[in-house]
Amino acid sequence: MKTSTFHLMTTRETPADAEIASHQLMLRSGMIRKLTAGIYTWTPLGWRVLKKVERIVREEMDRAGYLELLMPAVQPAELWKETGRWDDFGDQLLKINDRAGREYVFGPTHEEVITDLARTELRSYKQLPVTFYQIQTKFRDEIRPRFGVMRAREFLMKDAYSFHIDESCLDKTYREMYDVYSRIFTRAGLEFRAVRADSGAIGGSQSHEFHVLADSGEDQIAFSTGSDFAANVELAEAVAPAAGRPEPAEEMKQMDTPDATTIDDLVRQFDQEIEKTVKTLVVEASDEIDAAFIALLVRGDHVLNEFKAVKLPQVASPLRFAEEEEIREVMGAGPGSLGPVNCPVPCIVDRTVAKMADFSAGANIDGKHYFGINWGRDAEPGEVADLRNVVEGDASPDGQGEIQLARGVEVGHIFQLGTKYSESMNAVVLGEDGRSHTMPMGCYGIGVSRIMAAAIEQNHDEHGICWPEPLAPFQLALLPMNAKKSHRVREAAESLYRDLLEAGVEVLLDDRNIRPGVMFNDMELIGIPHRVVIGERGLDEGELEYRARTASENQRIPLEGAVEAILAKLG
RNA sequence: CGGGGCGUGGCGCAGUCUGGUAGCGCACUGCAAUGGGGUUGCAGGGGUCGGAGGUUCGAAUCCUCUCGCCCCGACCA
Repeated sequence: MKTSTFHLMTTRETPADAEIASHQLMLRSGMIRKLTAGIYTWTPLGWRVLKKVERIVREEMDRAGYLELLMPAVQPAELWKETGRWDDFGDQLLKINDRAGREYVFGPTHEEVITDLARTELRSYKQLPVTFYQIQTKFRDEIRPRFGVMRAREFLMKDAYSFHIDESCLDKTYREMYDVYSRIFTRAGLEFRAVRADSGAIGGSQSHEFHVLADSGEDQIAFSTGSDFAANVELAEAVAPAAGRPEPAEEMKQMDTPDATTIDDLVRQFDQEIEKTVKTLVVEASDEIDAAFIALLVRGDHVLNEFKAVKLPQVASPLRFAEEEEIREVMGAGPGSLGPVNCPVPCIVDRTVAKMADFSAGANIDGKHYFGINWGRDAEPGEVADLRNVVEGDASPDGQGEIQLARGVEVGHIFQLGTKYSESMNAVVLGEDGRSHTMPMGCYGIGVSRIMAAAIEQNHDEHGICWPEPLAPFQLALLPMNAKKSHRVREAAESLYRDLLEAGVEVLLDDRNIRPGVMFNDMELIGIPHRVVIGERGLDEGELEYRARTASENQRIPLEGAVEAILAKLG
């Protein structure tokens, strides 16, 4: 390809509404153009990259024996009413009407369509297991599309669905898919973690999210330095400190703390270590216990995990924090002066709190705190539970290594659906036993367009994108210096260009009549991994200059046998 | 959905408070010089100011309505 005939449209200025690196660079390099909120055109340059991602996904899916098909983007409402998702899916579901007023949805996902196909096509256990997949445009009417194609409304997704005779058959495909996904992201050159996700309401189901590690990620994940443990922060278990509770060293004393209503105040005004403070949160209790409210205690620097709290049988669902008046009524003091000593409502303490000694907390008297509190002697811990978010440095729940936190971009999700859809849509096959079996299903998604954004988040510098080789729009940029004036350069470039094409290299020859600096900047912006410069100077020496996108130094390669030398660089 | 902000050539912005008939940078076109990291000079083309209505002799500017876009927000003892 030559730049003179390839529509290359880079801009120097960053569009005002692009917040994160990938969005800015995709716009500046001219890979996408926004049509309207959350909806983008893929330009020839961007489309080349997207196709690379697509190809990796497709090759690995095919290799695993999964079957590609293509389902309609527009689907009849009846199917969605059948599973109840016409109402349940929420406002993200784009509903449309045809000329006769019939209702349709633009598919945000395809469980209904594939299950409809399966119930008519699949009759016997002998046809199972089977996995279908497609790579297709989806539409989800996001509340707040942002970050370009990272959270777009229209996006390209690979979705796969598997059908099984029983759970163990599903489990086998699920595990296999886990490996396929790992291969896909590895091949794409991405640093990622497979994260155990919430199994949700569907009992016994398994679910993993695949996250590309990037600071701009919308999800925070916790992973171990010593094992492959990884989980969403909301779900990661916070284990108790290994060490036992220290013996009391201080007497408990009541202190006047009129101006301390937050942990921060307490730490600052009384020179307390934050690790020696406890905060008390009052939430509504469930019917399980004989009290209207219940107190949850976490260490001053820890954060209550609401997912964990609401799972406790004593806590009302949904979680509701007590209002200030309610707190005064039951506790006898306002928020900011609460603690476990003489606590009038039941307490549940976090595992870490249970192992604390000589700590401070509110006295349940306005303007007063107790310092030097010890469990057993001054207050009863009551029930101990995991109440908090994990923090860096916590022991990994599997006992191997420490917890580290990172932000991630969710690029894949695999899920054991069970019979949720097959049951409501009556997708059954005859088993070996001659009876009908409702097919357990799995579903597996990959955000194809999102991978592209995630890859840029992970691979860029101040000059632009540094594509992982397998995703780059071109492998090599061929840059002739001052070709307009120098026919030697022009001819050498043309001839090398033809030879490289012949050798199967995806090469972009910059034959625009522009300054070298512009060429360099453009090629770096769009992130071509390798570049070769041809100039009068080099030709005099019988040499070309080579440089990798991420390198800072040029290398010389002899003109003689240049194609072979370049091929060796491309790896 | 709630709060805030913004819509002026393709992009980034100024002009709006204090109405007088639209400007800058980048990009684009032509010519010339330059020719190894976004070079320079000269000459050009392109917008009626998101839309509708109103006030006024006169509206990008004031008023009303409307559409679109962007940002923030669901850990508080």
